[in-house]
Amino acid sequence: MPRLDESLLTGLPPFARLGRPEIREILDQAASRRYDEGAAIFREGHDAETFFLLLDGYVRVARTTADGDQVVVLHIAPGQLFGIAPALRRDTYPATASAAAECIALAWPVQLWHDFAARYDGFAAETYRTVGQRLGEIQGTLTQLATQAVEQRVADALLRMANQSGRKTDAGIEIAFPVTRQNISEMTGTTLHTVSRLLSAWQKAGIVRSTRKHIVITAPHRLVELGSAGGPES
DNA sequence: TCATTAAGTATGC
DNA sequence: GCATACTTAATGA
Repeated sequence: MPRLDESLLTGLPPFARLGRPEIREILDQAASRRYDEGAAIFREGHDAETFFLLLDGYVRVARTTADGDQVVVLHIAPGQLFGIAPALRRDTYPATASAAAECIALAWPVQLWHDFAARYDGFAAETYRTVGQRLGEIQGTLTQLATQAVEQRVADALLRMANQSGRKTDAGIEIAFPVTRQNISEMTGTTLHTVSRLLSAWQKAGIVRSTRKHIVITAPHRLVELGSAGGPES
């Protein structure tokens, strides 16, 4: 296996305050792993043996409800840590992670997390910060689920994905990983049929353009109007 | 307003 | 050509 380059980590928040030799130490303890689209990375409830840094691709994090429904909690973009159960003081994973697109990730044994937190300046603080941000995001979508109409929730879900993974093209902002209508329904607590109808309507209205597993938002401002910012209510 | 049922078309390995 | 993704209409809570 080729030696990993320090440039992989420089500039990323958890490692921002570290010098080259420290980053070298961290990299030398990492294993790089590849996952095909759809592959499971870890499962809810299993022993958290490893934490990860996503180098390339997108990870979908989901929880399973009592009656077996999947709920997509969030997506992880390149450069982010995930599977950081130790930061939550847990020894099992709180959710299931799978590759939304083909992924490359660095993996470390959990025991090293405490080691890193103790030895490297800013590592713990930065990871707690991202955990806090994610909790805030999850809380936001939860209250949305309870208070907002389906159309607003789907509009916001598209905007969230575009914000995190959006890559600008001439046609508009494209969501950079494959998404099915089923996936979107799992993020918004609705059915794939409703999502399909909404996307069809929005396509006719010129707001989005979608083909299978692929969505481009051609008029983001109009989606914002449909979302929590300015929906039909109030 | 939205889920469900059901029955269809399109797409890609 | 089969499984998967997606569309659409009808019905009813």
